Amino acid sequence: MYNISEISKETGLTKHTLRYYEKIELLAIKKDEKGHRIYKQTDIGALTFIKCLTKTGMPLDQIKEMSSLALINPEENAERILSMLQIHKDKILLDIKASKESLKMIEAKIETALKL
Amino acid sequence: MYNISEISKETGLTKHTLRYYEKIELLAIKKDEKGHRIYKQTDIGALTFIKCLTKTGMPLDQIKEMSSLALINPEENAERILSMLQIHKDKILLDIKASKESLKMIEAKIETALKL
DNA sequence: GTTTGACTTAGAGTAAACTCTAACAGGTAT
DNA sequence: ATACCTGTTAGAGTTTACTCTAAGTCAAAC
Repeated sequence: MYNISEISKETGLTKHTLRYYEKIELLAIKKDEKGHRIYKQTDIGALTFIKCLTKTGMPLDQIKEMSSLALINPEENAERILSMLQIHKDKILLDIKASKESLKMIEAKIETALKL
Repeated sequence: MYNISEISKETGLTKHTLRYYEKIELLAIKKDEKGHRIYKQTDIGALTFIKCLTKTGMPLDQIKEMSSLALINPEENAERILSMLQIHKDKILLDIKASKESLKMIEAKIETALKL
């Protein structure tokens, strides 16, 4: 069990961001009798995965959609979730390809000592 | 010589965006006697390069800084510009690396048939 | 016993990069 | 000549993902 400061350190997300994710219902965190958030080990896993999705350009509302599907009915929605992840995976592959192309262009610019 | 519609089609940037880039002084385009923009072949090159920089996450104000340096005094600023491009290139390489890591994580999630 | 520093909330503000609107002008098509 | 399509402008609005502020609670430290 961890408090918000520990989770912030652990995940690299600010306390503000952690509360914001809850506000937009990306995840739900239990509170203790004082109303303070108590995070579990599994929350760290979820947040780490969320980070990995956002970093690669998945919008928060799509992440939210996926996590809702997983929470409401994992079995029935498994196919849907898998397909969303698959689509995102393909998108990342395309992004990497595009980045490599851009890289080539920039390297060429550097080579020819340039003029923008 | 091209008008804004042709350049929009050519570069994939909307007419709105093309005017916006001029407003923030990212580039300067000549006008004809009616006040309509006339783009040259070199503008296509510049816009293509700008696109490649934005796509890879360089902020517009940094692109603006580079293009100003190149316009004002290419010789004196060549070193500075090259170093900015070099830094950006390294950033892209790191981004690609990070994307590949995220990819692995997502693939692992897909494999284990998941639960977000 | 009060100051310090953790936590809480609702809601306002920010930054980047567009994106759109309204209002107008000039040229071609019917 | 009137509708339509192109272009123009200044400036307002949008989206995403935070980021911050103000006002408050509670417990420990000095």
